[in-house]
Amino acid sequence: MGPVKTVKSDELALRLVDEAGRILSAEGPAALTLRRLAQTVGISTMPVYTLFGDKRGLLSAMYRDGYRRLGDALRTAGEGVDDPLLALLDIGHAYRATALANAHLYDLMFGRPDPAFEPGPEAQEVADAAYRPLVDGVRRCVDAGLMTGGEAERIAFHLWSVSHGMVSLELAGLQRSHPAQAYDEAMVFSATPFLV
Amino acid sequence: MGPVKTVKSDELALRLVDEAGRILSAEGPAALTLRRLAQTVGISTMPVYTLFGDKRGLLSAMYRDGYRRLGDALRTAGEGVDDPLLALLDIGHAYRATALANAHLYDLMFGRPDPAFEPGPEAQEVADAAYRPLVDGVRRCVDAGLMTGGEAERIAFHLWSVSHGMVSLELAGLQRSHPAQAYDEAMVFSATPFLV
DNA sequence: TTCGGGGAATAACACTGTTATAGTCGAGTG
DNA sequence: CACTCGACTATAACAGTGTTATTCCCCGAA
Repeated sequence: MGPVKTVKSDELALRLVDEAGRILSAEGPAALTLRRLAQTVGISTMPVYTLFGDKRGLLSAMYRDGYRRLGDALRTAGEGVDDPLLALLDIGHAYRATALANAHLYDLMFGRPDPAFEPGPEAQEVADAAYRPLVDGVRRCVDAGLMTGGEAERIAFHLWSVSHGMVSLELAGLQRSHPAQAYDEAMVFSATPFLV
Repeated sequence: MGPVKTVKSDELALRLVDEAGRILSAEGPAALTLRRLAQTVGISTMPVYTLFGDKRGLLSAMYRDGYRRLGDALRTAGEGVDDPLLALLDIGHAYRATALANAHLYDLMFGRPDPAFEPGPEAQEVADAAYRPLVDGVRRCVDAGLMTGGEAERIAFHLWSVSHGMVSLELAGLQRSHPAQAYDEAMVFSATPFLV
């Protein structure tokens, strides 16, 4: 295969992943049909198979793209803030914001929609890369002498777990009132054991 | 409609929900087909529609049943332990155990598999009833003077969120090592800000 | 016994993912 | 420049899904 064609193909693949994410976030997983997707993009259903091999392949690409976007959001949120603790708070807010912005993609990333959709070690890599900014933010706090009580990775994973739990419960509709305020409180509570 | 028929129908409904949960946990959501379910139970697909009206109705019944089972597990775990803090730990362990025991049902309860599958206020009620034992356990600790720093409901929701986050990340395959130990640590960390 | 009605079985419909078949367009060669 | 070859595409067919219309049967009441 020539290089020009692959460029074209990559372009089409990007457009497909993008439009699929739009459909998924707008109308839910039931509306994400290969025929529907192909029609809105203006092609047939076959290119999806030549590009991704399968619908699972498309979902896997969306999965990776979602983690990539999440990582970008966390990274840009962490940059530009001098106070390491405030940067950590901004990262937490960015996490919730991006999760709420496209809830169905979040479901795809953290749920297992299909038994054949195994995350695999590659998925673990993209997830690690996505929450790397959080680890860096925690490490900044540790290096600045603001946090202690464990390795940065462990603390970061705990913070991630709390944020994810709050957002997940909120998305599931199991949050009685003032979700934003409850999220802020949870962030403070989860960081408390590690503050000096 | 006569009472006898409703009893029979209720029996069949229970069997359907039970077998559907078994199929879901064993082979995933893709295997949960109405024809498959009807065949294994030994009936046609029609009774499913007369009993639940829809596949969404069946999923909704499974949803409620899952929360009911979760609530039972938490309640039985909380009873029989004198030390309120140890009871809280047992509740947390029971939460993780039941979640891991039937992961796909957990997905159904905390994810939104279908856009038309709105949890609604009724779902919020069953969820509240399910984690009521946790609230009671926290209240016991507060009343015993072992915890403080907020209302029992707020503290319980925070603990729930942490447990749910840890279990959810573990189920998503995003846990590097020793998930049980990490879960225990997270429980301690999440309770630390409230211990006297 | 007869009749009526509610639920169940069968089969049809529209739709899905997937695949086999056929067609079409462009690039490389004589 | 004509031609052939090959990859990629669209069309259509296949198996299977949720759902529904039709038919049928069986059980209870008059």
